[in-house]
Amino acid sequence: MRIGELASLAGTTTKTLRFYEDSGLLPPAERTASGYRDYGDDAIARLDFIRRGRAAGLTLAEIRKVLDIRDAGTAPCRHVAELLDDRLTTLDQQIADLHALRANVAQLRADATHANPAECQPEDVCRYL
Amino acid sequence: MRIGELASLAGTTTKTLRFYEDSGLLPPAERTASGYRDYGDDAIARLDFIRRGRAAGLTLAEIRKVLDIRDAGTAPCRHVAELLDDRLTTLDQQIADLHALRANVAQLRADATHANPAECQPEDVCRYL
DNA sequence: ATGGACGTTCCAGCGCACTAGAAGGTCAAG
DNA sequence: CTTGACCTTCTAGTGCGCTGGAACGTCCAT
Repeated sequence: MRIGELASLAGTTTKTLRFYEDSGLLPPAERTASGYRDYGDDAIARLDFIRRGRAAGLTLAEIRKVLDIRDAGTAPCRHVAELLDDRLTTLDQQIADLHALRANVAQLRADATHANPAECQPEDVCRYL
Repeated sequence: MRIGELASLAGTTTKTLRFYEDSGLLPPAERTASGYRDYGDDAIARLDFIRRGRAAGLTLAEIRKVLDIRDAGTAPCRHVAELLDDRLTTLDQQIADLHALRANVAQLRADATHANPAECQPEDVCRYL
């Protein structure tokens, strides 16, 4: 399949696919005789993997690390486990940070609710943010 | 007070203060005879406001909107409440996404522990993200 | 009068994840 | 044979929130 078809199947753009290839997230695609990129069905799964990673807030660099290990083809379980342990630690920290942030924002929001809008003066803005 | 003093009081840098002025977050400062910026105490409160907004995940553009409304002499209570509501929604989604990701990674980690090394395929990584 | 800490402007760049546009090649349908 | 959709490479720009550096001015103590 050519780049445009893959892009629409994966819900992205041809620009992004070439960018991913340049960034090492996608392996250099096979080429047709005329130089067009020619993808197999596995590309869709790989892009889904990238999309889910992005949706969960991973950077392209992080996603690439995981893919590189998989692509190495010789990745022993132990190395994968180490990577995943690191990932879990980071994830737990991120989750804790987000929870703390949510609590702060919720408190701010509650303060804004309790202020009487009729009495709200421009200067008051500092009270609840 | 001069820019360096304000910066250290507000816990930021002179670079950032000039950047904020250029960005319209701080009004152009008064100047001394020699051209130095000269700030009043109100600048500290304004920078605290910006800092709290940033800590809540608001962009400088969003914070600027609030400040513009306040500077125009209108109370931005309602606008701030809306901003915070949007922020809470985004935050909840991010937290849910991260929790789901964590569960997936933890499952993969458990599988990596229990898997027979001979059966540990690199491709397995993509099942869990 | 000199040194050093502070201030000024302006221009440039970073890291991230794309995104835009120019200039050209390929291919199937009409 | 031409049109138009699609593809190629390349360079460069976007938006965010700063950050760095050059080149120069000001102020105060010694």
